[in-house]
Amino acid sequence: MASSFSFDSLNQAQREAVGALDGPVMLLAGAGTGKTRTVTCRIAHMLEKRISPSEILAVTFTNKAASEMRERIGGMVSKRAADDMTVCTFHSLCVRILRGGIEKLGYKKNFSICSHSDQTGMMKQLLVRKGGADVKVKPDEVLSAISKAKNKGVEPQDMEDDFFSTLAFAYQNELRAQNAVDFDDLLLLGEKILREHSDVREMFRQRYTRVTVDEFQDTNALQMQLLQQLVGPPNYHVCVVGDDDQSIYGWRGAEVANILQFEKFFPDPKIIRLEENYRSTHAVLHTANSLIKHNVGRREKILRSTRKDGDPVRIVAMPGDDQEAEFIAEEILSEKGAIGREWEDFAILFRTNGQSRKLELAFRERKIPYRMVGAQSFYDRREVRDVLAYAQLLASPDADVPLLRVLNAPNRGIGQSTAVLATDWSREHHESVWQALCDPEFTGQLGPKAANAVQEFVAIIAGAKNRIEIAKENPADVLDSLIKQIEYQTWIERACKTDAERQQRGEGIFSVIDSLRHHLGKSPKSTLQSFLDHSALASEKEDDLEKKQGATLITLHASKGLEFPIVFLIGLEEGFLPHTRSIAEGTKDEERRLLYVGITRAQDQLTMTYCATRIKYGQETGCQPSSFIGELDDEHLTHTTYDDILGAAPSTDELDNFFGGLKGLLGD
DNA sequence: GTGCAAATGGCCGCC
DNA sequence: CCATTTGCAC
Repeated sequence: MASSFSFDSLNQAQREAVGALDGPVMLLAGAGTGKTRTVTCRIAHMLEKRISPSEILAVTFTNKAASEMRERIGGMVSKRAADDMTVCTFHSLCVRILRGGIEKLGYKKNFSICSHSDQTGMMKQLLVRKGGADVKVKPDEVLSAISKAKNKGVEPQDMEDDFFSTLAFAYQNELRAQNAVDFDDLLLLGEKILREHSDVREMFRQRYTRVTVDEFQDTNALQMQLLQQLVGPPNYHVCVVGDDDQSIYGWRGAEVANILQFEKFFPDPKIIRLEENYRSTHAVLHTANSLIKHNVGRREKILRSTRKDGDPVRIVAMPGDDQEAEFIAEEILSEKGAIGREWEDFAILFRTNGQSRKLELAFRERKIPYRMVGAQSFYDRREVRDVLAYAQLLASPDADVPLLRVLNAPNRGIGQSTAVLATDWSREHHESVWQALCDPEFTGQLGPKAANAVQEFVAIIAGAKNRIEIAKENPADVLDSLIKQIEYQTWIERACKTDAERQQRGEGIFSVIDSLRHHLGKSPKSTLQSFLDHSALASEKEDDLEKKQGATLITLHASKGLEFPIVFLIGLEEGFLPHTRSIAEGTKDEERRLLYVGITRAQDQLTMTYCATRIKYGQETGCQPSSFIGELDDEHLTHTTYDDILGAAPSTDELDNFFGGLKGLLGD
């Protein structure tokens, strides 16, 4: 097997990692230490040692990371070998496992996967049904509690809060009734099937003799259990790669303990640290190191820069968020002119999505092109969810959530009261809502107008379904003509305010149908069902993101794994970073790591800003600088203000008070 | 059952 | 400040 890596191009620690193919290995890879390169070389090395590509499993955190890793490997070994490997997320791995044998756990083979919006829709209904009209808990709050419980192996009846317990129980029943699973069930059931059925387990253990897990700091307890089922005696050829200092998904159940106590799960591992950083200047790294050392209970790593000092890291005080946005926009304009940078060299990082608005305005005013990464996910867009819901109905009309979603979209005279009647009927008769709509006994009790509308709806869906299942027409064509037949686009466009919005909706509709067609064309094994699986697990349409040009606006969370020559990190204020809620929840350490992730994104220049005031709910509110600022070592730091840099001199009382406060903060 | 205006309440992060 | 929900006329 020809591969194009050589040990000479790697440093000592990387060489060690690439060479250590056997037994449990934990690779502690600090930010910018050539992690991806090391992992791909290690896999290329496996092929060189005549390990078959089909035995290799690499698990990543996102689908995007999976396709990137496959691409990187493909560039190093043959494309063919890269295609023969399994590179996927834990969730899609579980889908594979479950599509193979979920009947063993009492589900029907054609189970559907609830997307986040499906879950929310279901929980909203349950809240009304179980708690009445004026419950104050939010669906997401309950869902997150249920998710945490599932991850810890807590059964619904054992949950602490009685109301949540009732809801969890009802939620699980609802899923079962619809033959559906949520994201957590994928892991839960995947692990269960491996644990309880030794034949399945052995099959997978023989299939995958070499397992690599990337972004290991983001794995949760359930994923660890799954990994333990997957990697068993006698070999334990598992390699986990991660950085506990970059663990920022605790709120989603990620267990830093998986890294901190790795030895507990896989005995006697080889632990290798990558600490040589090729990305950032010494100034940036020194600042990052000085921050992260304030966290306790970490696997200590000191990142060493291979680069010169570079420019000092700047901390700039701003009077308000308007000035913050303008300052950054102006800096980008002048920097780009002065040192010949591309727009893509700049990134602005923030804690919450809401902080990007002011920046967008300032950028648009100055005609600075920008791309927003991960803000509104493609699959969160209304028209996309609607069209996907129709696609779900074509696969299985018994799925209640998508059915109720599009029952009256576009309006066809089936309003809320009819929907409630249908739902009640379905529950009484232990049938799906679809079956209720098909039942003449049910439609008989409706008014003639509603009954008519329901029958028409049933006929349209059933007709389209037949075209796929009996006439064997291409599902993409059927979906396309279904959407045209019901004049969905006309309906959605009617509610649009601007032409741009109209166009975006149209593109969204087209895009779903087009990617379905593309998906079906990929291989004979691709079906409508596998398309829906993929859509439920994907969060972003895979292609278009990289193609967008311009400066990058991105949340700190989404920035992990990326790097930019010039980084602006905004809103370093108490309440934002650390976020108020994290202080209440006692997870300030994670906020510190979040800032650490942000700082280590910068290659050449880093500027951090904070504001004295900020507009909140349309009201101006005062802010305090983040307590993290005081933790940074001053050696490569400069503190300036908006006025210093712009050469202006106005100074209000408010500002004086503000800086007085800052001095006190830095003093201790 | 639909469409509008007024009222409400919400800003963490996302596979 | 904004998006979504609610209350009301038709």
